[in-house]
Amino acid sequence: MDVKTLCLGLLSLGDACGYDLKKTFESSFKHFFPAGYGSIYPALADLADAALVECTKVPQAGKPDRKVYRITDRGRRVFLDALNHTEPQHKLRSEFLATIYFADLLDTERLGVLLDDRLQKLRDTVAHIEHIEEEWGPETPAGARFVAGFGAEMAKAAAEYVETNRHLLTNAGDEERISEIKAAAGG
Amino acid sequence: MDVKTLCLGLLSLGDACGYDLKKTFESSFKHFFPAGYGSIYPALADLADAALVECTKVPQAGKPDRKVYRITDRGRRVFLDALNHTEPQHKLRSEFLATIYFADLLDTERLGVLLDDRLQKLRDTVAHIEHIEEEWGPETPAGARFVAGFGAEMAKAAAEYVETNRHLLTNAGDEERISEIKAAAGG
DNA sequence: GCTGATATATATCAGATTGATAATGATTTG
DNA sequence: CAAATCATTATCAATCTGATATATATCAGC
Repeated sequence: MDVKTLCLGLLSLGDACGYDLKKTFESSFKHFFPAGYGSIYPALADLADAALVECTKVPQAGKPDRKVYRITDRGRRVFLDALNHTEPQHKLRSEFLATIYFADLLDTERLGVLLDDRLQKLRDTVAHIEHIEEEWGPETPAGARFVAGFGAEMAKAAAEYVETNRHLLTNAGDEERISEIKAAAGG
Repeated sequence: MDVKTLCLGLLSLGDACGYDLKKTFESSFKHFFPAGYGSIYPALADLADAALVECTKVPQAGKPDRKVYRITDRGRRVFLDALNHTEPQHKLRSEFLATIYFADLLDTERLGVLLDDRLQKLRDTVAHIEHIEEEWGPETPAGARFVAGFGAEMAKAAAEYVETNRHLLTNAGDEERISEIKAAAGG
């Protein structure tokens, strides 16, 4: 499933322009499927070319025209097909963990900043998800609730792990310092 | 931090050819920073062009020549600089969650298969990480242990979430069926 | 002894994505 | 009133993905 297919899926829930889709990505998909204008606008153009969506220009006073997209019957079929016949991937790409992998090359301060920043972002993620959950009515589909809950639980578990295991990273440096101190004392 | 920088980092731990690096990615980085030949080989070529690594061809009987890369002093400096001066990202891209978001468009069987497959992959991830951890000696750096532990804990938390919350997804269908039954009974 | 799978090792390429950048006028904020 | 933010479009270079190609070696099983 690529950005194009996801846009099609979102359009199956209601008409929207690229800017609207971007907002949906930011509010509901950010924590598990980020996408920027650079993928959304070309995706919409491709979908329109393939007649999976129709586009209507809606002029507005002062602002640029809205290009409102509506899914076609064909689009709906293609989306359902994709939903039912593709192996969904699930991948993390963490420069954070890659950096921590080389923790012994970092000084204590930098390491502390990296861990604290990550903890803050994890807390922000939880707050953000809980915020959007509060705005949902009782008709919100189960799938949306499930993925939001998933994101919140994962962020909590990650923060928990970082907090309870960060000492493993700094202790290495401490031991080194301790052995230096010992050597100095013994010499 | 891109694949190029990570390759440089791995080469700071010892000489290797592209094939070796790929194996390291598979064993230690797979769960948080996957990379394929399509990014590794070009990365090595770029690093060599920039004189951050040196390449030596080592002929072998029958097999293709090994192109063994060794990091240069300049490469080591560039890597340390990247490690200390870039904001590390951490992003998930989950087609799985995107699919589940549209759970009400899936039939019960397909939904069950998706969830079971994911649970299996999560268990595989835990097993894989525990397997590589067993092969580590006492000199294994703290960073490597930390990121492995992180991966295992996250996979466990994800599996736990899926198991305890999957009923939220199937119950929606049940309720629908129940109300259909009620309507039929009442009419 | 053959067949098919797997390992060693290289490399490329089309298509997808990222992240930055740009334009333009309205409205809100300090 | 200036500065920032909102609303809306769009493009582009750099990067990454996933598939594919090439050539040889070994090893299990028929």
